Amino acid sequence: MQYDMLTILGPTATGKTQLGATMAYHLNGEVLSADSRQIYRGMDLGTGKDLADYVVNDLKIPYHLIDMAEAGAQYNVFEFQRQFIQAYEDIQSRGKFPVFCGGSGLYLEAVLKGYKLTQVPSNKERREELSSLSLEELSGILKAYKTVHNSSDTETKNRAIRAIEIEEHLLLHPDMDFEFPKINSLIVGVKFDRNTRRERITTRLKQRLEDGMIEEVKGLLDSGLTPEDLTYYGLEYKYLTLYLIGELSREEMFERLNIAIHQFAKRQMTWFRKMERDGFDIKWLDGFLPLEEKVAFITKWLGK
RNA sequence: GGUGCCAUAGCUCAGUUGGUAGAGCAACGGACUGAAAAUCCGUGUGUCCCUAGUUCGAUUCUUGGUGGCACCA
Repeated sequence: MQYDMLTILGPTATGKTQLGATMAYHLNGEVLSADSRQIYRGMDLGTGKDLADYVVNDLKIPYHLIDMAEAGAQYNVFEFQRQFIQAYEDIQSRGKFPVFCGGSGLYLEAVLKGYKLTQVPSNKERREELSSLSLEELSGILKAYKTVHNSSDTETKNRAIRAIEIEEHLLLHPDMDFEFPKINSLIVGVKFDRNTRRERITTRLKQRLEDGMIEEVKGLLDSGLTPEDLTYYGLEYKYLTLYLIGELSREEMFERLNIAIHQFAKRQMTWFRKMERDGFDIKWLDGFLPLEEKVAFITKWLGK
């Protein structure tokens, strides 16, 4: 079987980046990141950017879809998918092999399932009309359209309004649909047993706090980002902000952030299990395997 | 050493006028196509510290332990 791409996924703190970069090294490839937070510039330690991992045997492995937007800017799965295609086609045109690597389930699936997404500009007038309605009324409108259904669109007014905006735009422009290219990817997952996964997360969190993660978040606040902007990013940015503005003690911050990352890793695994139920064949690698053995397995599966 | 209070889920605790128990957090499972590290939904996992009594029946009342806390010496 001939593959167009290698995908490496897994929950946080499993060494995906290092494995992805190493595979790119062996395959004459380049890495496409599938991480919804590494998109933002200046958010490095807190998102685990680990840029040093992209140097393999003194060779700099090119990476894409990292540092694509300012912290605080709006970004979403549509932007991601569009920028993915650009980078993917660029890599192919240069005869390099794409390695798609990350842990954001939605972004992985947008590419692997080929979500049909079209550009929908915001409609200021319509937004103003809709904003006077209650969430219940908005949900009612959404239900009537329901061509694309996302239950989390009915959780807050802003989401519901954006969802209606998209539905109404698609009704007016049904011809704008485009086909996302079908990519035949080998999908490899990296995971550890539950206890190890949790231990690794806790150890890494301690390390990052020592490495200056608090200062990074403080710098973002000082540069003008609001606490609301930052808490919205979740995890490190949320809990460190709460600590820096005095709402949590250092101990509370550590404990609650640690728990939140553990819960996040669990949700990632839930997403990957669902992908498998949906028919994706994920070939799992035990995280404890030495890097060379992981490389050997993947090389064999790729038929190289 | 004396007196008082406490001992119930992984943690913090509520409760049962005696009929073997329930909240929050954690944990676990799930949803999720335009904020996705977000957002949301579901599940109780238990020698009610031990012992001996009273009782048809004790986690609950009584005796004696054990451990913890406080105060007095």
